[in-house]
Amino acid sequence: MLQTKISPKIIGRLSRYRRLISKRVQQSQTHIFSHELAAVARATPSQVRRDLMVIGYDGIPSRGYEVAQLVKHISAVLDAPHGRRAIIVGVGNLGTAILSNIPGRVPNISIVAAFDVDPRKCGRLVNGIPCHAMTDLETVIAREGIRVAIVAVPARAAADVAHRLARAGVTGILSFSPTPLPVSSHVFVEDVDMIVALEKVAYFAGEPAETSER
Amino acid sequence: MLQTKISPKIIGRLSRYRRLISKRVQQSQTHIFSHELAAVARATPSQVRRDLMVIGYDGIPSRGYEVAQLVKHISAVLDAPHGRRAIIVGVGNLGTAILSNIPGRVPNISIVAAFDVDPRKCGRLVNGIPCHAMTDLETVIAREGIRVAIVAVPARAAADVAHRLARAGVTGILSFSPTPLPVSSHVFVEDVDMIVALEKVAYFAGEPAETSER
DNA sequence: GCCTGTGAAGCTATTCACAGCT
DNA sequence: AGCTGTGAATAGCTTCACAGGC
Repeated sequence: MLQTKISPKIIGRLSRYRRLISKRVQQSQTHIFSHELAAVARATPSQVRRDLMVIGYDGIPSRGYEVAQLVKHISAVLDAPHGRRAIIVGVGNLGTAILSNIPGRVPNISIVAAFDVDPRKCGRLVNGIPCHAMTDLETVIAREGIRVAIVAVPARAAADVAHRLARAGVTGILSFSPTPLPVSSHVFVEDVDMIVALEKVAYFAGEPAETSER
Repeated sequence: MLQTKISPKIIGRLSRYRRLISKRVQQSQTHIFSHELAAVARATPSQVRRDLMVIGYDGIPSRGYEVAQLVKHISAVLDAPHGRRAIIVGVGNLGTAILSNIPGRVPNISIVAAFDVDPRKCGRLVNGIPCHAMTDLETVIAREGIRVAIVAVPARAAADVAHRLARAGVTGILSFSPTPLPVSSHVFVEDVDMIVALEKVAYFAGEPAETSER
C-alpha cells in the first residue's frame, strides 16, 4: 500500500512529532494537543492539524490526539515495512560524531557498516559498527540490500563516492559534503551543509551594535 | 546600503553561489553563467537570476556574470561590516567535528572561543580554539561582543545553554540539538537535525521515486 | 470553555515565456 | 546563436476562520 508522495517538509515535521509522542508514550501520557506538537517542530497548531490530515489521522476535539494510535499512524508512513539498513562512508571526525549521535535514536533504521580509506580503521569496530575498506563498498551494499547511505567524506572524495553508491543501488543519500553530489535524479539527496547554516545564522543575527540606517 | 530582509532560502543559496564563485576567481576565470550557479545550489537558472535580481546585480547577456564584481555584491549582503566572531558550546564528538570543518571555510566569520563542562578540556586549545569553562560563558560573550553561537551539547543541556546565550546577548544560534531551543523570537535559530534528515532520506529512498530537495 | 477538521484565503517560492542585449 | 531581466503565471505552503464535537 503505497501512499501518495508526501512533501519533504511534512516528512520532516512528522519525524519531529513522532519523537515527542514517543516520549509521551513512555511517560504513559494518553493524549497530546496540536499546540504541543507544533512547539517541537517550530510550526503552528493549524499546520500540525493539516499534517495529520494528510496522513489521515483524526484527533478528538478538546482531548487532542491519542498518542499510542498516532505514533502508529506516523510510523506507518515513515517506516519501511521491514526496517532499513544504512551505511556510512567516511569515519573521520564528522563520521564518528554521526555514529555517536544517530544509532539507537532513529526507529526502524540501523547503520550496519562503515567505510573508510584509512587502512588502520578497517577491520575494526567504530562505535560498535564494523568498518570496511572502500573496496568492499559494492559487495556490502549488494549483500545487505542497502538503499540508504550517509556520506561524510572530504569534499574532494565526495563525487566519486556518490557515483559508486548510486551505481551500486543506493537510492537515498544523506550528504554532509559542501558541494552537491552529482547523482541522477532518481537518487534522493538530503544536504546538510554546516557552512551554509552558519552563514544564515550570521546574516540573521543582525548587525553588531544596532546600526540603523534609517 | 540598506537591504530589506532577504529570505533564509535565498541567503542559503547566495552562500552556495559565493563558494563556487570564489573558486572561479582563484582560477582566474572572469565570468560565470546562471546555469553553473544553479547546479551548485540545486536550483534552476531562472531562480539564480531571480536571486541576483534581489540583491541588485546585473549580468551581461551571453557572457554571464562578472565573478569579481558578483562576489563583492554577495559579500556585501552576507557579511557583517567588520566581520563576526562566534563561539561554540560543547566540544564533544560533534563539537570537535564542527571545529575541524568550519574554521577557515567561512569568510568573515571566526570562531574565537569554545566552552565545555569537562574541566579537562578547559584551558586548552581544541583545534586551535581556546576552550573555557562554562562559568566564563557570559564574560566572554560580553568581552568579545559575541552575537553568534553554535550549540553542540547533549540534548538535556541544550535548553539551559540557550537561555544563557540569549540572556547574554546572542542573537543567532546554530543548533545541533534534536529538540528545539526555547528562545524568544528575536533570536534566530537554525536547526540542524541529523535524525530528521536521515528519516527523510529513508522515506524518499523508498520506491523508485524522484528527487526533491530540502 | 477548549479543542479539532477543513474550505477558503493569503503568502511565498518557483517557473514560464519572451523581449532585448552582445 | 546564447544569454540575461523580468512581468505574469503557477505551484506550493501556511494561516484564517469558523462549524462542530467534547
